[in-house]
Amino acid sequence: MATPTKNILLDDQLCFALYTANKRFNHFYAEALAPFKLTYPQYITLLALWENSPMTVRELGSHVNLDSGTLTPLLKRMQTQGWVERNRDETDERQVNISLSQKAIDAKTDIFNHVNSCMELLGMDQKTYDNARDTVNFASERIKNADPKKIDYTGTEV
Amino acid sequence: MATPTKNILLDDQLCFALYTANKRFNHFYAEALAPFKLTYPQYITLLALWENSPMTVRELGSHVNLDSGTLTPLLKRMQTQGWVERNRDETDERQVNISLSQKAIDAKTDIFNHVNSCMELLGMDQKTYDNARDTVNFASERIKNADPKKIDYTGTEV
DNA sequence: TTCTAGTATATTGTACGCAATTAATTAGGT
DNA sequence: ACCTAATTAATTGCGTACAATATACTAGAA
Repeated sequence: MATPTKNILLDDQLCFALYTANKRFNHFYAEALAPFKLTYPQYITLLALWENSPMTVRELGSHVNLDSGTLTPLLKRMQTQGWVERNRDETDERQVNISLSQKAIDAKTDIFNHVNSCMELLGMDQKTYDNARDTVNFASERIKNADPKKIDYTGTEV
Repeated sequence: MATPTKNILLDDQLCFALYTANKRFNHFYAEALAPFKLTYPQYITLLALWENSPMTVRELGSHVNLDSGTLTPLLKRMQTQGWVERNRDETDERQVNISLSQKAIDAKTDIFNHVNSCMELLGMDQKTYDNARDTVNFASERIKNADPKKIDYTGTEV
């Protein structure tokens, strides 16, 4: 006899909690970054570059977990707005080096100060914040290592 | 004397943890839902409808946190693929009632069983899973209630 | 009833996100 | 040097997301 089907309720799902929280953070950062005309993916791109510049598109992508299909147009927009520079590597012309512009270097302190001020609105102390991040990262690792292709579907074809 | 600028490191950020975990879940569900040719937003739309059908676009949107700009084309695709039906309300023609098709009603058990099987790959016991979801939802509430527009930017204009 | 304010959905425009493909370049073996 | 495989970006196509606007319809006041 088959196992009874376990019900799935939207509001009980971890995926939906993450999906919703991520969208809310997007909205939060859209407002926090509005003075700088930066989107959230552009902001994390700058965070990565402030830690290490220049980087190739590939290296940058490995830090922010985005591929060239997303990064190429994103970086072109950031170049247009003066945040980054894009240059073909002279020794290996397959690669494109992405570097911070002077504007991005100069704006770093202002952006950090403003974002940090906005973060205080969350009203989460450091311990709560760190615990939340670590919990999410723990789940994130589990999700990354799970491969549903291993489960073969035995039901009716749709 | 001004407060020294607090550094912001990408991998320390809760937003980036959520952003990355959400993308990984998207990939996870893309594979888990592949036998049904459903995307993740389409899946949560079905979850909402399995709990309550029919609903107007507005009601549905309040459950999944999406507006008509996203839902209208998404629901049209789902209608094309036979998951839902869209009907103008007869008493109030501004509203469109979204209801489950027979295909969606019939597929529910197969989808639940398959998704539940995939979820076991995460290797998270119920307590760990519930704790992670509650932690994310706690942060999510804080993010929702924070309004960065309240913080006026005092730095240099970009 | 007629005008007006409000409501519900659809549309438009911009920006991701990613799978799949293409194009250019490089490196490695013969 | 020459051919092939591998590597790196860019491009294409599709599906979200969402702000802003447009359109259609309803309800309420005068």
